[in-house]
Formats: sequence, C-alpha cells, structure tokens
Amino acid sequence: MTAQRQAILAELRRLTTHPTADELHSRVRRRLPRISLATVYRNLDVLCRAGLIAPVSGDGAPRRFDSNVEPHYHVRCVRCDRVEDMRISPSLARQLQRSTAAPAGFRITEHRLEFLGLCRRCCKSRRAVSKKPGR
Amino acid sequence: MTAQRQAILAELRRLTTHPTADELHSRVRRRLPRISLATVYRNLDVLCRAGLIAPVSGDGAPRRFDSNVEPHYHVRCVRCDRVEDMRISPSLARQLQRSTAAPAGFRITEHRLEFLGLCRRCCKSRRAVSKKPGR
DNA sequence: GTCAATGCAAAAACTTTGCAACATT
DNA sequence: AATGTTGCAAAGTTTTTGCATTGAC
Repeated sequence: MTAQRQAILAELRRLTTHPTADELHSRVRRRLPRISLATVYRNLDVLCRAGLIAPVSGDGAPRRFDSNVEPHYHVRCVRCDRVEDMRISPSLARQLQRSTAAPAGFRITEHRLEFLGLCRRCCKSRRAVSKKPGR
Repeated sequence: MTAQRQAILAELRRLTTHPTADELHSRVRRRLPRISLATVYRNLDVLCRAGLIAPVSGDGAPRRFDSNVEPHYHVRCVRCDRVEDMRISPSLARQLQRSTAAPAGFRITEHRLEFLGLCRRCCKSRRAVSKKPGR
C-alpha cells in the first residue's frame, strides 16, 4: 500500500461522483503533484482485483450496435463479450420503470438492464482467461 | 440513403451479434471493398439519430470507478454523464436475479441495472447539448 | 451547380505497456 | 540483493474530424 495507492483509494472514497481515471488523477495530483496517470490506472486495476473498489459496470467496452430499437434487454458473456438478446416479463419491466428511489432532483426517463454470465461456448471451455474487470 | 448506409443497415439487421463498428466494417467491406471505417462510424451515428438502430447502452463511455463494492445501482444523467447511486427494493432485486429467460446455454451469474434521466442541474438548464447517443 | 456523403489521413480520447530508476524489506 | 512500484514516454485501441473529391439529384 504505497502513498499513491492510498491517496487514490482515499480520494475515491471521498467522492460520490464515480470519477473516471482522469478525474481522479487531476484530484490526487493536488496532493501528490508528481503522480502519473499510468500509476492511477495501474492502481485502479490493483484495487479492483483486491475487491476494494469496483468499476461502474458496462463502461469502457467498445460500443456495439443493435438493429432492434424496441425496448429489450441483453445478456453479455463475461469472458468473450458476446452479447445476445434477452426477454423479461412485461410486468417486471413496468415495475422497473416505476421503482425509482432516485437522488433528489433526478428525473428518470428510462432504464437499461443487462445480464452477465457465461455463454454456451465459454461454459464448455473453462480455462482461465486474463480479462480486465468490469466490461 | 447511400449504398454504404444501406449496406451497413442490412448487415446489422442480418446479424444477431450486436457487432462493433470495426466488426461491421470488416463484413461490409466484402461487398464494398473501398468503404472506410470513418464512413461506418458516421453512418452508425446517422442511423442512431434517425432511430433506425440503437447502440447497446453503456458501452463506449470512459470507465468510472466506485468505492462501494456492495451490489447497488446507478442513475446516469443523459446530458452531462454524472453518475449517482440509486437504491431499489430488495424484492425487486431478487426478482431480477430470478427472471432469466436467457438464450440457450447461457449461465447467468449477475445483472446490472442503470437508470437514465436528467440530473437536477441539467433539468434546470434546458438548452440543447449536442451529445453522442447511447452513453 | 448544389449539397450531402465518401475515402483517406491525421488527430483526439482513453488505456496499456516497456523500461530504467526508486523504495522498502 | 530481491521485490514490487513509480514516472515517463511510447504505443495500442477506439472514435472523431478536416479536407479534397465524388456522386446523386
């Protein structure tokens, strides 16, 4: 636990804004002016692996496109990143749209729901794959 | 509706794999060998704006980090990208974990849910902001 | 001819990696 | 000495933009 790692974790805990690596770097640099962005990225990775922090899931992956514009949901394979469609019951969808304990002032218009797991192909081939967290 | 745009849309409709811009480019190039990746990106943008296709939401945004590793949900401002925490009822969360009409062979382990809307600040200042879709 | 769309190349934005220097044990 | 971490710079990925040219009306 170096000074840099500690500062990054402390800053992230102090903020409720779910900052990006870059935002975090700007802030931590006030206290450790020589800290580099690479160090921030490396430590965020270490802290994620250690289970001390978590990425906001979904962010960071290359963008994918869908010709189905009707509201629907997806399953994503956590190993190979394959994305397929998924249906849930309309009543659950309705419930989701209603269930809004939103922070003060937030006006919610939609929601997105994604399930994560292993696709058939990856269920079979079980060998370890090094993969970045949270995609 | 140019030949390129048509080919991109047709290819996207033919695939169920929710391809990235790059995957789409490789495939469309078989029919239009001179099409550039920039054209694919530009047309995906046009088609999104026209409502003919949609990005798989969440992908493409810079990664954000969270010091709260307990399972919980987020609200994201569609205008300024601010992310805040959000709570939903435990019974709804349980229902989500169960409600898995997954494609054959998919073994689902978790889900993520994100609400979208306007944060307080952006509710007030209503002026148009040009923003890429789907982040 | 006008206007939007294209291909190419360069740039931008975000993230990862190689490496020598530096701490800490 | 051995190990792991750092800063810096370079490179890798994904996406966007500038610009001259092309093509449809």
